[in-house]
Amino acid sequence: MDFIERRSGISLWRQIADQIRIAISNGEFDDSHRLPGEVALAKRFSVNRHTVRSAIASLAQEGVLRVEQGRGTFIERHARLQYPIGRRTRFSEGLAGQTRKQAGLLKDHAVEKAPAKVSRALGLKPGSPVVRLETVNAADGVPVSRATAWFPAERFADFAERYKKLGSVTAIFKSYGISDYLRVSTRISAHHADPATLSDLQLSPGAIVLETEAINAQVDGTPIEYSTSFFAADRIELDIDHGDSIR
Amino acid sequence: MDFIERRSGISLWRQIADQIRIAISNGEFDDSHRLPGEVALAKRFSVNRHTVRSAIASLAQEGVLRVEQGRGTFIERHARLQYPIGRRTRFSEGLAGQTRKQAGLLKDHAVEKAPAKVSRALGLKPGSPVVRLETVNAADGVPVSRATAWFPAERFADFAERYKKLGSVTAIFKSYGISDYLRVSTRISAHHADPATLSDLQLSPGAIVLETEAINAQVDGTPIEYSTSFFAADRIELDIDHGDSIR
DNA sequence: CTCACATGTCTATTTATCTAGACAATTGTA
DNA sequence: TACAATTGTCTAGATAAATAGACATGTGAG
Repeated sequence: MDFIERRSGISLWRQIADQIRIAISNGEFDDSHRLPGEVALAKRFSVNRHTVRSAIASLAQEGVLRVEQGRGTFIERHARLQYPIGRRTRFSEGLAGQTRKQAGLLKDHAVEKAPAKVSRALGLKPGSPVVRLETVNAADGVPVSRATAWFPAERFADFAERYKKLGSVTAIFKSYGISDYLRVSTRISAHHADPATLSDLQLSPGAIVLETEAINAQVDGTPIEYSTSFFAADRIELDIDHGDSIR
Repeated sequence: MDFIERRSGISLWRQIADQIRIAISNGEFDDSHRLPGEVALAKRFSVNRHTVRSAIASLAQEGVLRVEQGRGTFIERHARLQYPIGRRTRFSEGLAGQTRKQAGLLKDHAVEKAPAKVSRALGLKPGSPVVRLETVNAADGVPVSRATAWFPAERFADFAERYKKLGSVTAIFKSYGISDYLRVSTRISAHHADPATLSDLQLSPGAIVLETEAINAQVDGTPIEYSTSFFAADRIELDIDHGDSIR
């Protein structure tokens, strides 16, 4: 018997939906790919059958479950995509082999004075000009992440124009004569998505995002990119590569 | 003006609390350490003043805000702790310098047959005996993470007994003659906490956890530990170290 | 075909959340 | 002291979520 809490600000159907999602990703119903009946679930969570139906309806809407009258409720989508993060993280290669199609959409760009965080990360004087790029990335038509990236404007003035042509950060760096670069640091946190991210990633309120804050640098250590990304936590997980060299 | 969504399964006061929390961690009110008045916030979120009051009450309960009648509402706790993850990740050293006191509590332990996931990660035959350790870790009295760790029972039969005496995984490995070990891989995901984690970490329903799945190995590559940890996402963030060697 | 069991739909009622407004209590300042 | 701005506490009503029960509809097995 699982327990849910009342008056917590999260509706019962939502708590139940969350727990069913967790149970699925724990492989709880794997043998049959079939959920217990509505009556059984209602008993398990100690709620009315209609409340369970609301939870199931929302998971079906998300594409996690598929409901068939007379037959039952079945698990439709199971695993998250894996997004690798290591010293040579490149978005374009990240999801290779896991999806058929991926697309990066440039939502906005501008040249502006660097916010404090950005100038610090890039080792610039406060207020130096930087190029800001806002992108949304999708895999098989489903948006999985939203990113804001900053580059020193002095060196990369027409970054946005080249992005429209080349469509990949790695390719652009190459066009600037930078054949290799490394991930210096990554900071990861998780929280509820803000309204802008909700809409970009087509999520519903209360959805969870993984936020990464990353710095990329040339092999000589000069920082060339600072970025923050938001990943839809129910669609993707991060896979950290600690390298295989023994130093 | 921020927007919140109705009929989403998340009560309005809860959505507002989440957004205030995000705004705080974005440094939005940093100059003054003071939140806008209840009337201003109600206008900003397009809700009734009482709804904002509910949100503030819950954040005050959590210790994020402090309310003073006649004066205003102030930011009490600001930053998350940072938990570093790298090739030499050790829990006991992780929060050094950020907290006054930390404690690891052994909740449960047993010797049992390895689940499929575990035997695969440790490179054992399916069903081999393993030692399982359940711990809850707190910083300054606030629980921040819950971990389940598995070790090959053949080599580390009395791991749990030694834990009670030594209190640190690193020290135990040393007592077995293993002076150094490395993090091989880390997988990170985020989701709502399950009921057991809610209670261990003293969280309320709908709380978010960062889950890490990690493998540690000796320097020769032999896996010696597989563990899954749950971090309270509003209390901690993960800081990935990609190493400083150029390989 | 018949039955058991599954999901779908409807009505009614109770409980929780949100809104609305009035006024009290506290604080800092002119 | 008087005042403006803040949070605290009531009451009442509207809206949304959850419960309860009855019955319809679809599926598969015997």
